Amino acid sequence: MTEPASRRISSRKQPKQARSNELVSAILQAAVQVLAQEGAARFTTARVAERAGVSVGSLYQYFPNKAAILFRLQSEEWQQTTGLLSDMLGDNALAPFERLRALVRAFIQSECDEAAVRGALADAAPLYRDAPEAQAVRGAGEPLFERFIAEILPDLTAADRDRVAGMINTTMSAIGREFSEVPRAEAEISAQADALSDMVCAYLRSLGAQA
Amino acid sequence: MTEPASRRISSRKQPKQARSNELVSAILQAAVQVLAQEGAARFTTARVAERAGVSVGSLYQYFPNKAAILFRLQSEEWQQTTGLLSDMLGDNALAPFERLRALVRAFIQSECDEAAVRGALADAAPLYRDAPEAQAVRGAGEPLFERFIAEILPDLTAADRDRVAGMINTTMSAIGREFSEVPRAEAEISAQADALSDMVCAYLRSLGAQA
DNA sequence: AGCGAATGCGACGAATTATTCGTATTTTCA
DNA sequence: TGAAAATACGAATAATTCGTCGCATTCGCT
Repeated sequence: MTEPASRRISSRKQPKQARSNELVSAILQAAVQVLAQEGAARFTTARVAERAGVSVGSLYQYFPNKAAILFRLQSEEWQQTTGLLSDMLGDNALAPFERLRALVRAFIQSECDEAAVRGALADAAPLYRDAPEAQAVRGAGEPLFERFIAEILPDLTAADRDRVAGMINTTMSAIGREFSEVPRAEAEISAQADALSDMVCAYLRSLGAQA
Repeated sequence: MTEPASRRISSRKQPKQARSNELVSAILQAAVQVLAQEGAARFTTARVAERAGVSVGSLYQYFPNKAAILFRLQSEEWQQTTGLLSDMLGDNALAPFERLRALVRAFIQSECDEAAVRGALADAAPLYRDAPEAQAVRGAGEPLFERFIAEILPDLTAADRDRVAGMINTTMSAIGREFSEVPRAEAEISAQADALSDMVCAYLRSLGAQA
């Protein structure tokens, strides 16, 4: 695994014609397949290009380097996850703690469903993690949890709220990664998801009782 | 990052003379340095050998492949951590929940102190994770938590105890990895460690109240 | 001292890799 | 229609990598 020549990750040129847009999607789609089926170690630009039915040269026209492809995938995965969190926390049809339970379940389930891709993406993380663009992405699910906490524990100080939201966010993402890397049986996934929401709920309740 | 030629990880030959024992320690010591200073991507057998003041050939006399070195380091790190857990959970001088708090603090602190090595080791995980020997290591801190839970929550069924211990073990190790990969300020480390132990304690207390 | 085994050496082979660049093809649009 | 711009191509390049092999040196022991 040679080091990428450039540290940049933003796209090299904007696709202007329809065919180039298709090319870019073909590459991304192929990248997901390669990642899921071959794993991070065998994720090479050549293989992605081949799978996409495209030449390496074309690939490099829209992605400055290998890391850029991975980063793009990671961004999309993450955007999707954030959307999920946001939807579930905002669903006022359910009581707050029920929302949280549902969220934990859905989150864990989604991590497990796409374990192959997410796990491989995590394995490849060293390649894109240090890019400046990647810094912005990290820990941005936190505001969502902060709002939720503000709703159910209005008496908490802002500092405490930050701390608690940070803890929950860290816990969720760390455990999510764990689940996407180490495969588990369906029953265990379910049991652990329940346990996780028990734990988080107990934490929040204890803060409420304390106040 | 090419695939290792052989999947085996156990040591190739046992050192019989004193000098070869020194050689092996020199290699391991050098491996830690390379990992910490250069990172997982630049961890190569040649670099380790050079740093150890030893030739590649000698290295390959005692380690069947690169993964074996990493696995060995991982085993030692892990053994050390397990020892830490065991010591703190068994320290009867403190009340149970105080022990747990101390444990969490110490654990997080130790992960952060050696963040460079542990983070790089985690980055290199794909290289040794799939080896059969590595399977045995995983999730072996769980019995410790189980015993602890049996002590403080004797009324819990065995199945529940397993589930809870599994959750705590998963949480701790997942968050530990998170902390060794993403650097944090000392103040934040401390705050998060407190938050983590609050959460775990709240979880256990809620189980006690329920029974 | 002297012998066999253990150990240490480092150049070398074979394989992969990311990325470039000159050329060919297709699309756009005047 | 025809030329210019956009897009696609893929062989060639340059850099790394792991792991082996044959040979030199040292150790343990009689």
